[in-house]
Amino acid sequence: MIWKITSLIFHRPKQVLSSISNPFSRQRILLSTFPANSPDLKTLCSNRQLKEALLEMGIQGLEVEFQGYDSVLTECISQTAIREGQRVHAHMIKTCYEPPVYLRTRLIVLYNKCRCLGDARRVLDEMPERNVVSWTAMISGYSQRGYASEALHLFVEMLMSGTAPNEFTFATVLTSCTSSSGFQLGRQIHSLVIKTSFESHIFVGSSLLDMYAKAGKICEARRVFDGLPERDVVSCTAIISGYAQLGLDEEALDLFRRLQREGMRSNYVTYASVLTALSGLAALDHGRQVHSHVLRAKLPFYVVLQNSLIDMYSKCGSLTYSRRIFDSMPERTVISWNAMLVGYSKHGLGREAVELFKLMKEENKVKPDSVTFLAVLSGCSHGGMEDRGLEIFYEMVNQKDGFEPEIEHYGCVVDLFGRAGRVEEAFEFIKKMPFEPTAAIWGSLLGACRVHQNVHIGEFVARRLLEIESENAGNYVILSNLYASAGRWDDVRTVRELMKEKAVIKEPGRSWIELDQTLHTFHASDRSHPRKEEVFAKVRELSIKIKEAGYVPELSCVLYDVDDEQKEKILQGHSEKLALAFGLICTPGGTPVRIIKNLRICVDCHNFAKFLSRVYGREVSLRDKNRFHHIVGGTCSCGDYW
DNA sequence: GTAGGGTTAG
Repeated sequence: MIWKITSLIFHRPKQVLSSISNPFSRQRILLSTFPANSPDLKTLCSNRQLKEALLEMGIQGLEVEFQGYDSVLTECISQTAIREGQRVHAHMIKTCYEPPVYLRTRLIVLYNKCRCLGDARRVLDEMPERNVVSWTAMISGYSQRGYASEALHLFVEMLMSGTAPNEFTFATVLTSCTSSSGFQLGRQIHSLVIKTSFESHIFVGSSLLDMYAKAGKICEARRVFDGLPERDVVSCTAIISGYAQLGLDEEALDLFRRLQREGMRSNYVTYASVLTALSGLAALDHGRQVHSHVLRAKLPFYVVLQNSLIDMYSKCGSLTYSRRIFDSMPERTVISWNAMLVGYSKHGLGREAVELFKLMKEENKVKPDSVTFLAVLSGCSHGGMEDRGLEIFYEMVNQKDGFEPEIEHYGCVVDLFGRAGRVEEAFEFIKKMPFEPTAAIWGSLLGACRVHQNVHIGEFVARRLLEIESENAGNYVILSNLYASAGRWDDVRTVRELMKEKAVIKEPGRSWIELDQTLHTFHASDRSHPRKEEVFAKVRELSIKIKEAGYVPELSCVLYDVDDEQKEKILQGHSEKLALAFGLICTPGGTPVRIIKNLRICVDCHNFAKFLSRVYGREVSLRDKNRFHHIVGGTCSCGDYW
């Protein structure tokens, strides 16, 4: 039978093919007679008569049909038209004997784009043969949707099948190596990259350096970056954001400026990354400069960029600007809301946070997530709205918003009780939690015990805390403060001894102030600043002056075994006092002073700033690790609880 | 036909 058709088509192609009106039936007959790429088919297509016959009918053989599928699928991909794509897929199965690899790959791309990863994978699994493009398309699908381990497994499978990865494969698979488990494989992939000489390929290199940066290996990342023979926006942005994401804000800013001088072009991603660094530094002048740059560049609206502007202004202390940007946005993501809520929370504006949260729920366009609740709850805590905070938490527990509280949310509740002086309730709450309390939760309760002078619970909590987190110097400081406030000096001494034995000071304290776009950084007892003598003299002067108004140095903040005079000297060398004094020296009277500290502010420095604001009539805005302290006329917006 | 960087919290 087959040879008869073959023979007929071969000898009388016009008659045979024109007698079949349906083009798909024509193709089916052709294909069932001659499987694609078979030598017979090639012979057939070299038949002049047949070619003419096909051309007359507007069909140039199989490729015409395939090209039809190809263009329809391309259209489906660009429009994310899944329904139409599925229809074409079904049609193709019915009519094509053996769709070529590139058509099946199009299907994989289409299904991935439409988030139908299972369908895409099925297409790949059913392929009689695969090439590097089809493998890479599927790996990319997994990577882009966050299925890192699936992406990595498939990559390994690809290697085992004997298919060699290309630059596309490396660039995509390395983005899945950012988890700690993936990083091990990432290093191995790096050696493959070197073997195939792709390390200096700009896409592969960017992906590689990003992997190292996200693993905290910034030096490795920088090495890859420096080895790139050419740079573009993406590779530059990757290294800048690498620094910024690790909190190396100054390095990020310096590199950004250097690359800019060297002619780097920036886009909205670059700006968003730089703004992250500027938020960390609270460098308002720089931030404003970037903002005006963005405005002048007349970029289209990018949610991500606006979100980082909201964050930058709020972390630089200008909440009004944050809100202005927030209000002007034509569309918002959950991050826009969160950034604004976090801003209110860090500034202690509980009422504003709760109002905004209400608005978010009324608008009902964006679903609150874990961060939203953290921001609202800690906003209530910092803003003195304990009851409202508890209400929101219990609404969460009752699943009113479709979101179950996680351990961090329980931590916020401990904070809420603690702040309200309900230390016993906080303690009971921890005991009944469905989670094992973390060091952060015990730490929060210990802080409450110090402020509300509950030595009884405080001792218990501290003992637990020193068991699970014996190396954290902060815990010893709080416990010692607690004992000191109860006048238990022997215990203060014991804690000090214990601390000497076990505690590690992880991060040295430092404070900084921005004056005319320059950041001035001070470390404790800093002797390196060019104007150190002047600064130290100013601290002594301020100290004498505010003592007249009632300031008493909080010597229990010093855990060194030295005499009181020495202790006072150590206190005077705290970095936030140096930065504050420098601010007073450099700015005219009445100007508000903005200080940033990398750790929590200490009790003595907090007191110092309060007295100073009253005696000198200076507004002090101090951002510490946890929140803003707006200190005016002797009182602080934190209500002395932080 | 397949590819790299980004925003909140911790």
